[in-house]
Order: sequence, then C-alpha cells, then structure tokens
Amino acid sequence: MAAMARAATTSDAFNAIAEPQRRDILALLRAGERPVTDLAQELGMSQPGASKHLRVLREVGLVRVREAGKQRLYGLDARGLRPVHEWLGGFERYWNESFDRLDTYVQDLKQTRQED
Amino acid sequence: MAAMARAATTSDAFNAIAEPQRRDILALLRAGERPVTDLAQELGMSQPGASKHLRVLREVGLVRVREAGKQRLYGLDARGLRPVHEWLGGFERYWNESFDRLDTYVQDLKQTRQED
DNA sequence: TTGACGTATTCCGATATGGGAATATGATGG
DNA sequence: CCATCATATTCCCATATCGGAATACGTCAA
Repeated sequence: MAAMARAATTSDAFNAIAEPQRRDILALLRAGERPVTDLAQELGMSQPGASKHLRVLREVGLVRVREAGKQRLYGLDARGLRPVHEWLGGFERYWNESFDRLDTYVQDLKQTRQED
Repeated sequence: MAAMARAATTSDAFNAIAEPQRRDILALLRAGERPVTDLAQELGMSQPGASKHLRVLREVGLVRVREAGKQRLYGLDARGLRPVHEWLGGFERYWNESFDRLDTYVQDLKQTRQED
C-alpha cells in the first residue's frame, strides 16, 4: 500500500460519480435495465468504454448486473448514493445564505466598502 | 488538449468533494471562518496539505478567502454544492425501492430470497 | 531592518485514471 | 463445430493526483 496518488474511483460513491459519463449512465438506468451496448450507443461512447465505467459502478455497488442470455442487463442500485445525499444534507441550510452565516465576513465587507 | 486521464479536481464540485479531506474541511467551515493553520491542525494534516486542498476548493468556488492581517480566513460558500444536490435529487425516489423499479429484476430477487 | 509568524508554492515520486485499439471471453443459433 | 453477436479485458499513453520536504512570499511588531 504505497503512496496513493488519488483515491481510486472504486473506493467511494463520491469518487465513482465524479466522472460525468458515469453520472449519465446512472441517470439513464433510472428508466430501467439496459444492456451495455445500448448504453454505449445512447451516450455516444465506445462499448469498451461503457463496460469499463460499468465495472467501476458495479464495484461501488451503484449498479447490478443480471444475465439475460446473450446479454447482461445493468440496473440501477441507487442505495449507494444515499451517503452522498446525507453528507450534502448537512449543507442545505448554508447554500442560500452562506455569507450571512459568516457573521464576521459580512461586517467586514461593509467596512471595506466604506473605506474605499 | 491532449488526452485527459481523469477530470481535474478543480473541474467540478463533484470532483472537488471526491476527496475526503476536502469534505472534512468543508464540514468544519460550517462553524465559521478559519485560518489555514487551524484547519490543518484540527484535521491532522500538514499546513501545505491544507493550503493545497483549500486552493482546490477555492478554484471550484466552494470556499472564499478573506485577508485578516497576518492571516487568511477561509469561509464556506456552499452554493457550489447545489448542483450536486440537485443531481442527487433525481435519485431519491430510487434508493429505497431501487429494485421495485427494475421490474424484471424484482422477480429475480424474489426467487433468490426464497432460495436462501 | 530583522525576526517571527502564517501561508502559498515548488519539486519530487508513486500511482491510477480514462480513452483508443485490439483482442479475449461467452453465449447462441444453426 | 462454426460464425456471430454481446461483453469484458488487456496494453499503451498522457495526464494529474496527493503527500512530503523544502522553500518562497507576505505581513506584522519591535
């Protein structure tokens, strides 16, 4: 376990969804299960590309596979997104009035403006 | 514009918050502004480490700096988290009953459960 | 000025990414 | 068994990461 440069994409839901294409895949899967090729085509990526992304999503548990004869149907398992949502929940109260909360900040701004 | 290996951490709020330490910093900043050294110490990271993470957060707009004499006070700007929250919102309905939605999948599960 | 403090930057190394291309594996229907 | 379709894996490359160590920069107080 030598120095890790950046957390693996498979280490976290956070890391897994950092990649836009992966987010797109998840979004598409809300509509229902899909085979790899479908996804690849719909999202304009190569089949290997899609497979790779799906692998990551699978390892993080955001996606499940089901064998269906020749095909493998990928389905959404959104439970893994919950931790992310919960973490964000702790910030909801802040993103409307971030600055009002920073009491000192506001006063400072007022002063600064008057001083100029 | 040569091949990008992985999206820059500064390209997105998604990417910026993929790093646990960065998440910790943001969480701490909810309590109010803080100088770098404070954060570093409280989170058990080096000062340069903290500075680097703060740089990323600043570039993504999740954090604001204010000069206060010898110090630089960092404050939370949670507005940048909103896109992430909104994206996640599209999944809330799924993470409780992900499988019910996957019609075909469900039947499969029922079987599996009975087999256990 | 000088010293001391607070902070940012630079250089380094090890690591893993995502994309393209090629190829391997797998299952199906003749 | 073979050809074909569906999917996964491998190899290669350019890139950027995070961490540590050292150092540069900025500001204040005496």
